[in-house]
Amino acid sequence: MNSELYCSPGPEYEAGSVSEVFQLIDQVGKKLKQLQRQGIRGEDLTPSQYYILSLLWEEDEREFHQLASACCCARSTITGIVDTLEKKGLVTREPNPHDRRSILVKLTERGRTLKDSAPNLGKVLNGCCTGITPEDLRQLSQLLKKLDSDLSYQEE
Amino acid sequence: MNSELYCSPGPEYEAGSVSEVFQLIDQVGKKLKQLQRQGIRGEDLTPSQYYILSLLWEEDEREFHQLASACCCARSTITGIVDTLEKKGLVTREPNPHDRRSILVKLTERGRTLKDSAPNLGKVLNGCCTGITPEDLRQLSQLLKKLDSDLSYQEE
DNA sequence: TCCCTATAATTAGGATACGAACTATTAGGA
DNA sequence: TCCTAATAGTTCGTATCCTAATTATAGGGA
Repeated sequence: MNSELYCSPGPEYEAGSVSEVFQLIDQVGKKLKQLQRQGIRGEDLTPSQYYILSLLWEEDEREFHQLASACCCARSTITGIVDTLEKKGLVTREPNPHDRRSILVKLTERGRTLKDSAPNLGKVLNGCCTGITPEDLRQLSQLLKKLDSDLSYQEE
Repeated sequence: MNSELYCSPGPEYEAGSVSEVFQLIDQVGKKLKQLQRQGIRGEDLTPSQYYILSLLWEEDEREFHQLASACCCARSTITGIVDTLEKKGLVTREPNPHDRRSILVKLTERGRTLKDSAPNLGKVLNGCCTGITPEDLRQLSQLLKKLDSDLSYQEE
């Protein structure tokens, strides 16, 4: 990898501790995001921008708080990303007829057709992980969901 | 949770795909970082700063590229974090006697003693995850390491 | 020795990412 | 109805985070 990112084992976390898992999650997350970056290199898109677009490709005209929730980030973060996408002419802001506080993010024609020319990041990522079995991935997914729901418990 | 961060299910990724796992990793990672933030609230420290400090508490006088590697981020990122820690009087930059290109990051007295007063983030995180079993965490850790080594394969 | 390459840290510039404060609008209760 | 609280999005300030380019030093080969 010709990038700046090299990872080495972190500190001596207790095996099976949440800290150890978090450390791994952080590390693996950064590596996967890096692969995404390489996968869309030359597209003038970042992983976050791509992710917002892919949400809109799936279902257009979403509210900001929907996007924020799907991205699991603050609404102010979405404001910035949508600003950029709007400057690039890929989305527009439309008033929400049902709620005057709300604004809908809508794909432009260019944003819509981009779906066909943009690389399929899902396939790119899958192609990068050949050493891990589908069964492992299913287990991983299951365990992560369990941890996630455990964490959602804290959110009140 | 009184924060801005709310998460909802993302797009329709194929079950057991790398994309689905990445989406979960991203989401869980953000939630865990959020818990860290809350755990050190009032300490005038961010998770990243805390992480660098904890590396130094474990072994003092590290080179930048060591820290970058342990954090799995670019060296330029470490420059910024160390800048902040230096402004706060917690670390200093020392020349490396063995390599004049290199600089050692060293704890100040205040940085060293902070270890005793700072909250133990490991315990905080563990205390937040009561619904998941140690066995689950061990499995999770194992699978993440597997995925990680799979990704390291790409890095040449 | 000289040169070429690799490495260490920094800088600059741009894109996330957060919390807090703010405006506008909506919803719910007295 | 009126008032208060909640919600939607924005703005501001700060901290991460990356890439690319830069400076300085180290190392290896002709």
